[in-house]
Formats: sequence, C-alpha cells, structure tokens
Amino acid sequence: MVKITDVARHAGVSPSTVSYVLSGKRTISQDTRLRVQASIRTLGYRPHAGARALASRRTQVLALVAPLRSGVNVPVIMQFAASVVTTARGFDHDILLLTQEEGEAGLHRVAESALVDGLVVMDVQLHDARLPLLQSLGQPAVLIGLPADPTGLTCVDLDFSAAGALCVDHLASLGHRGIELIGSPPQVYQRQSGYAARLAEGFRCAAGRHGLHARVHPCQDCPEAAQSLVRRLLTERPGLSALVVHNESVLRPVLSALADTGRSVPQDVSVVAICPDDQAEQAPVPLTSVTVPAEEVGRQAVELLMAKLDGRQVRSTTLLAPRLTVRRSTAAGARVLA
Amino acid sequence: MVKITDVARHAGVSPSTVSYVLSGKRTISQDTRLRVQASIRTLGYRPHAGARALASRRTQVLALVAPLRSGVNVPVIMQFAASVVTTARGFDHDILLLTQEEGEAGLHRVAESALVDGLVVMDVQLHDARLPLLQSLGQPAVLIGLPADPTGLTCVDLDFSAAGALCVDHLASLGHRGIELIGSPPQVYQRQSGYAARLAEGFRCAAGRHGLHARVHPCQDCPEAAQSLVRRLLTERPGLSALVVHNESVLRPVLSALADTGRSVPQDVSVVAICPDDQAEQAPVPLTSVTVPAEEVGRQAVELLMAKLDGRQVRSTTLLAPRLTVRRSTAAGARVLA
DNA sequence: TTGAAAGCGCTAACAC
DNA sequence: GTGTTAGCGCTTTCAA
Repeated sequence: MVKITDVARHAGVSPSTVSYVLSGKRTISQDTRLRVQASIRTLGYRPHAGARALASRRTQVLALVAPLRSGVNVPVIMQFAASVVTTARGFDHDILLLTQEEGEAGLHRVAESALVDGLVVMDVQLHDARLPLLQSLGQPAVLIGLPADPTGLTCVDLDFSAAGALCVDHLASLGHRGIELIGSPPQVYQRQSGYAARLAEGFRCAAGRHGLHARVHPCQDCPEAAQSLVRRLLTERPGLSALVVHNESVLRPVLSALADTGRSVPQDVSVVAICPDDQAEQAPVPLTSVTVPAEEVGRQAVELLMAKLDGRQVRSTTLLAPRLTVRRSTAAGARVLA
Repeated sequence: MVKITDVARHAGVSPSTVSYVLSGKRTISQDTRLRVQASIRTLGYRPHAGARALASRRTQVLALVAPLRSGVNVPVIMQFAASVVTTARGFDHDILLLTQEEGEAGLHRVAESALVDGLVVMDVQLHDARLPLLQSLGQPAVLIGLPADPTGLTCVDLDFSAAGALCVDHLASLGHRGIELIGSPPQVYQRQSGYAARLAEGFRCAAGRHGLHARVHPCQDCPEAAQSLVRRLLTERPGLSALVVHNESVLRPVLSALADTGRSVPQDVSVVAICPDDQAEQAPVPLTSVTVPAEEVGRQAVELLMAKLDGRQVRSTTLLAPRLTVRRSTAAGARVLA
C-alpha cells in the first residue's frame, strides 16, 4: 500500500506538504505542487479513508435512509437515491445506505460511531418518530418530506399543495366546472405521509377559489378498484368532464375504464395526472401532468446538507414549485364550448 | 465523545480488555466482561469507525454497485438492494452505494482508499468491462449475474436456463404442443446481460426435448408493442394455446390483448409469467409463474462475500434453482382434452 | 512557503 | 486472564 510518506519521499517534500496539496488548505508553490501531483499519479496514491477520518473528523460519507421495502413508489425512491448518490459524488462524498426498518437504532449507530458526516432521511411522516432523535444527534440532517412541525429541521419536498392547486387552475381555465380527484390508497392518507393530504388540500382550496364542484376519492392500488371507482363516478355524475389522478399505479386502468364506458380523452373527459413524465408520455393519449421532481429533490437535499456541513445557515423548509406540462389529455370543458 | 479509555477507566480495566470484550478475540472472565459491558452501556460508548478501520484494517462496510438509472426492472433492483443491506446488517456490516455510472473509477476509489472490505456488483454483463479490474483489485467481490467466463470470480444468479425449461416442462405436461415466448426488449438481448438469452436457450432446449413447436419473440416495453405482437401471433397460429411471458412490463397488455381477441385464460390460452410473485397474484387471473428470487440472490451474494472475507473457499458459480408456482392461468391443452 | 511532530481512537502483539 | 504499548496513516498545529 502506498502511503503519504511514500509520496513525500518520492517528491522530496514532507508528508504535511502532500496533505496540503491534496486538501488545498495552504498555499503551495506551483513548482512543489506539480511535483507532488506527479508523484501521486506515478505511485497511484490514495489517502486511506479510515486514517483520514480519524485525523480530520470527516468521513466524506453521508447516510441515506430509504424505505427499501415500501412496495409503492419504488421507481420514485430509486430516482431520489440515484440523484442523492450522484450529487454527493459531485461533492466528493459517498453514500451509506440504511433501510427505514433499522429505524432509530441505525441513526444512532452511524452518527455515534462517526461513520458519516450527515444524514438524508427519506419518506418523513407528519409525526415521524425519528424527529426528536434527528434534532439531538448533533449530526447535520436533511429530510425529504414535510413533517407537521419542521422547526429546527431542514426539509425538502415538492409543494404538493401547489401541485393540487395547479391541476385545478389548469382545468378551471379550460372551463371545467366539476373535478374529481382519484387519490392514493386510504392507507397513505392514514399513514400521515402528508403529501397525499397536502395535495388534496391544495386541490380543495383551489376548487373553492374557483367555485368548482370538487371531491377527493382515495383509491386502492389495483386496477379493479380504479375501474369500479370510475364507473361509480360516471354513474353519479354522467356529465363528469375532468379528472385528476394522483395514483400512478391506477393510471392505465382509469384510462381503460373511461374508454370502456365510451368516454374519449380529452373530448369527453379531461385528465391531469400527477406522475413521472415518462409515464405521462407513454400513455395512449399523452397526459397533461405534474411530475414529482425526484431528481431535483434529491439534489437539493444533498446541496442543503453540504451547506450545513460548511457551517452555512439554510432555510428550514424548501418546497419545490410544481410544473404542469400540457399534453393531449386536457381540452376545453362544456361551458367554454357552449 | 466517549472513547475506549473512558470505558476502561470507568470499568477499572485496560483499554485492550475493553477492545477484547467487544471483539471476543480473547477469553475474558465473566466478572470483567459484565463490568465492561455495564460501563459501555452506562457511558453510551460506540467505537469510532475510522479509528477501528485504521487499526484493524477492516471497515465493516461493503460496496454495492447498482444500476440506479436503468428504467427497467427497478422493483427487482430494489429487492436486491434491500436484501443485500439487510443481510449485511446481520453480519454487522454496512452498505456503501455506488452507481453503475461511476464505472471502474468507483471500484478503484473505494477499494484503494480502503473504504470497504468487499464488493457486491449487480447487473454483470456477459463480457463486462469491469471483470479484469475486479480480478486484480485485491478486494473480495461477488457478482450478481453470470458473465461468459466466470473463472476466478464468484457469481450468483437465478438459473434462467432452468427457469425457461421449467415453463416448457409445465406446459408440456399439460399437453400443449406449441409455445410462444414473449421476451425482453431487443436491447436486452443485445446488451448481453445474459439472462434473457439464457432463459430463451433453456426454453428452446426443453421444447426440443419435448418435440414442441416453440419460438422466441423479443418485445418492447410498451403496451402497444405487446398488443400488436399478440395479435400477430394469434393470426399466424389461430390455435395458439400456450404463452410464456418474460417481460413484466407487458404482462397486463398481453392479457388484455388475449381478452380483446376473445381468448380466455386458461381455457383457450395458458400463460406462464416470469415475474415477481405479487404481480402474478394481482393479475385478473392469478398467473402461474416463475419468480426471480431477488431476496435470495441478494442474501447469497452477501453470505458468499462474508465467507470470502473469512478466508473460506467458495464455489465460483451459484445458480439458484427456479420454482414454478401453479396458479390459475394454466390448464390442460387440446391434445389432453381430445 | 515548508517541515517537524503531536495526536486522532483503536487493535493486537508482546509481556506477565 | 489481563495490562502495556507500539503502531495504523493521516491532519494540523506550531515553528521556522
């Protein structure tokens, strides 16, 4: 194994000089720097991570706590994770992967054994049991999600409330007078993840502002539930003209059910989806949609964490503005046409 | 920060005794051991990971190289990852997450800076560019997947060839005389991941043994491609009675296409899927299926890696036997009924 | 602009 | 069965 003393000898300098060339914490003459860098390359030197961590009290590793088992939303979780890893690498940090299931024990472990410099915690619930611990751990942390009381924490998430409102605004501007929201499974609302409720709240508020008829319908993650829900809605309100779908896994069945009952999109019914862009694009009729910007959420989380590690102050809550992409599933409602 | 000397003083022993209580590498009297353990608990002591790594040359961390961006198969990737993390924790190890994209540079980095004790590399291709590096790295590694030449490596995977054969055996035993395989997208065969080709090979061999008519049809990951493929097959062979589907993302469309053309499953057409069990169970007709045992593959990978870290010899290739679960999508073919 | 040297907290060889 | 102590490889004062 090549060590710093080997490099120092090879370059004819002291170990500390090699260290400073690497860290840039001291000005080094051009000449010395080039010589040291050449030696590093020649010998193939890499600092020993453990030794570095011991001496500098920095590991260059961040923990990512992810819900690896939650059947739902797996693709989105992966997008977060990919974005977190990539962004962290851009800051010369690595990612240690912890599962949600390890719970508070895992947080204690990695923080207290100085395995990591900071934590990114995904899937934070409204009243998450880990919040007090995260406050007291003495390790900088960033949460993905928005707890009921974010005081003293750093949180990043999509502004789901604004997303709900955005869907309504778009449909209202097209002249629709009534909108039904097909939402997440009932458990998701109960689990108090917050995002489903926040979207529903933004949806309802915006509908109120526009004076629209609007209802929220939780829906199980299976095609059959979606189809029967759509049929029921069409029976109750044969003139139904606008649907917002906030449950990726039932998108296709919802569209099939509309087709089966003789409704065409967007001529008879306009549909807005909250889902990843690729799903919206691949639907039979490309869907007007609001996407969960997983890549951006992951990136911001790491950037905020790096800022905290640098001792910078950061805002407590970062809500990313939703963007609605108009595709071919929404069109003018009856009143506008009339 | 509580350190080992604090614990030693508190328990009235030397630091090395505390270390040996923790590692179990030396016999300690019952009395001393209990006293030290009590002090550890009282003071809330955790060994400093960096110091430990420096002194012992072991980090208790394994690297997991995962294809975080590959749109396809995301749920299976997550199952692997979850299983790897959980199993590793059972051996008191953590997981450092690397992306496929970092490529060989990432492997160099974590191995040479002594960040990890070993590597689990997912999604290994037939002629993977990383293989020579993995051989020369001097770090134990286990691959998930099966390269063309596994000599000197340690590999774990589902026995896809046996899986293909198993599907054929099952359908043949039901009296079917012709079987069509709806496979992965053409890119997957070209990318030489191996598994798609191995399944097709097992499928063809078994069909040959049984003297069956059998063909393999690559299929794009979109519903439209699946539907048109099914329609074409039914046109070419109106008597088609058995289908094997090795492409999770088109399962539903395939079933819809059968329904649309008036075929019922399993009365007219038997269907075997290679897919996760939950998907097979949730289909309109619960599907007879062969599952990718992601949990078991991940577990075995870590167990093999731990064995190598202990200096034990392990076999080069571990192919997990497929298991076929009979559900309601397969039934006797024409000849048997006649 | 650079060097010397004192740790960082732990493990394991050596001594008893 | 237990203690003493010399490192592990690096960073960072302190000194020049």
